[in-house]
Amino acid sequence: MEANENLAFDALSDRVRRRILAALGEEGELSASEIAARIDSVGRTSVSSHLRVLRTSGVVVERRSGRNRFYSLDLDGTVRDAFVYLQSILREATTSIDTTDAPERHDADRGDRGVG
Amino acid sequence: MEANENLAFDALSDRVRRRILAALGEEGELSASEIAARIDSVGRTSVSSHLRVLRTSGVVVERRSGRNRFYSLDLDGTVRDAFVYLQSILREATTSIDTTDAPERHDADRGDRGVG
DNA sequence: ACGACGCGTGCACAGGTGTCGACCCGTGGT
DNA sequence: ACCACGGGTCGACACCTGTGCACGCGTCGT
Repeated sequence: MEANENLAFDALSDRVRRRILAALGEEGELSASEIAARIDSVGRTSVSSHLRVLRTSGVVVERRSGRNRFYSLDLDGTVRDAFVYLQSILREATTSIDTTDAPERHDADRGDRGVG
Repeated sequence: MEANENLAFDALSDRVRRRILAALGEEGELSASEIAARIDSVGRTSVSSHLRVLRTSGVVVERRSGRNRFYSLDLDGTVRDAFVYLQSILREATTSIDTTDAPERHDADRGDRGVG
């Protein structure tokens, strides 16, 4: 255990970075300033820092063209790792509860959840 | 967007919480002290705090039995939400690069990655 | 070559959060 | 009833991290 998926979870645990990811998912590729323009809640500096995190954690890739830097999702990056990781623990847990006395359930006392 | 999957990402962005999740995945169900015993890097208080996060974020569920509290993965919780979320952005990005001038690529300059 | 522009970075600061020790509540045993 | 034990919670503290500002470096236009 302890592979690359943790990098993705750490990267995706931030609100701004998730918005960047969403924008990249829609457009496919965006320059740093274009991304910063979309995220109006924070400044350009902060976005740049987030892009660094996303890059070093293997979530996005950078393509330089002139004085622009275009970012896009890394399909073979840690996002995929995180995906298969979740898939595994979901499957693992399914087999576990099958061999355990855990009672079946569908809802719990999670406090303030909901789509918001 | 901005649904429940972010709760899972936030929960899974922590090292200790991932270890708890792994233990739960293996055993299916564990009491709080059993979990604390497995995570020897931190104390019981800290584990309890993490369990609270995992509970309130809809990752695990609690079952009380006597003076014990048994925890197990919530299969219908936010972990599943995060799973489908990653699935969607992965698919979304795939269609995007198909309709964009993004050049194909398979590796990048991610700094210090590797299985660790 | 010089200025405008894109954009990453170092620094300082503030808010978030993990950790621990002490405490409290509830349950089970005797 | 009393005590031992499981385990969550509060307060305090240290650290991590997100944010903005000023700045530096490289690139394009003239």
